[in-house]
Amino acid sequence: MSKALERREKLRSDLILAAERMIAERGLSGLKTRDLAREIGCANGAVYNLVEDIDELILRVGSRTLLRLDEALSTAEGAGEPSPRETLVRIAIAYCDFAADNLQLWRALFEHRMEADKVVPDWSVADQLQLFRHINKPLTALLPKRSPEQLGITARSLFSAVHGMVALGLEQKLVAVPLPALRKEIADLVRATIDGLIARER
Amino acid sequence: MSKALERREKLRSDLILAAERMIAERGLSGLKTRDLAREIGCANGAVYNLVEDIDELILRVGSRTLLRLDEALSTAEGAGEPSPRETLVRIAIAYCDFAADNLQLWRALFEHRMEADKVVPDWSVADQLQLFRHINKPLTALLPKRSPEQLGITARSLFSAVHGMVALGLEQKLVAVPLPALRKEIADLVRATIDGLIARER
DNA sequence: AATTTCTATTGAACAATGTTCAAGATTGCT
DNA sequence: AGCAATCTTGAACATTGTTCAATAGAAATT
Repeated sequence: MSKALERREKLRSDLILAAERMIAERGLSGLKTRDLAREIGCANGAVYNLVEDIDELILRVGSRTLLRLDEALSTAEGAGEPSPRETLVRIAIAYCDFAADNLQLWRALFEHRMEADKVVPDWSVADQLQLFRHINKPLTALLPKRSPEQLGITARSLFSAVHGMVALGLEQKLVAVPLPALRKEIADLVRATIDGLIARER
Repeated sequence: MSKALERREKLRSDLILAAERMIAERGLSGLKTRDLAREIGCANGAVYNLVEDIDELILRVGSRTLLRLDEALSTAEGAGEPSPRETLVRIAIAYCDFAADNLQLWRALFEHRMEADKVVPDWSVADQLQLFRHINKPLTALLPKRSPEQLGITARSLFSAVHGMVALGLEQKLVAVPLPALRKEIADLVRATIDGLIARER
């Protein structure tokens, strides 16, 4: 590989890391091209040699965040004895903890919205779909009568419900909920929901 | 009241309505001060005589949206015979329908985030808290043993869960879920969750 | 009615920011 | 070394929210 391309790749990698740090520290709206350029040591216009536009940069950072989230959920999945119900609870709690520990980066995943005419690239969509497999496995064990299609839908619903609790719970805008209380609420609601789903199955 | 103040109030009202229309048509990011000024027939700088800044304008529009949402939930609450469980389902579906029918305005409620140093004014917070009373009443009937504090927490959790399903369901980013399917998912999950909560109560 | 004083409105100017592009610097090849 | 291709630069542009000195208009006073 040529010297120029090596440098380019190095800069590109630096750029993504700098953007990640910047979002983590100052939020998605704190991401500025000039600051990025200064931080990685190049002209502000050079950012557009490394990346199509800011949207792509945000998606690249999001990809890294999703990867770390995936690891966190995998860890939660594996730990302890394998009651599928409690596994789901652990996954939900792990999601909550990850969001709390990576608040700004996690928010950036959902705050960012493409302009209407642009499409989210395939590699980014693929990243997102990966997550559901964590929920699918235990859910299949709990609801064996359901078809894969039904299970996919239920998995998405359950994820969305937990996501909503985490999103509004960490908002701190209305009433400040202490994190331990939020974790307990989530665990309770996941258990109740699963129990209800199973009871309905019979 | 003086002629000048009358005109001012009229303009102020026009401004809020124009902003509402603009957000509904082009999203929160499509709200531009110059376009607003042109639409209500005044200089761009005059917007700042009518409103502190754009944040306040967005919150004013949000206040109107919350009011209409409140009405929609009230309607859902009142209809039909009063099984508390089905009332909660109807409220959740009504929330979903309102969000779908007022997509951009509803999104604006949650997309908008204040800068760290500014505080949300009291009148805006009050608007938001009103909503929970719709959920509290039926939930109290279903879970009579719980304390008001516990009920408040559970109400918030249930609302958050439904909100998450609506938010991700209307995102259309991953998999496009048709609206009738989403409504069914929400109804199922609310019923399951309530059943689970009641079973746990015994 | 005329003049003065106070207030409201204006729109030009500013600062911040994403993005582009012609000119200059660097690299890779023979 | 010389030349062509490529990359990098940073000045310039377009868009925005916001401010403010100047102006127009309303209210008060004589």
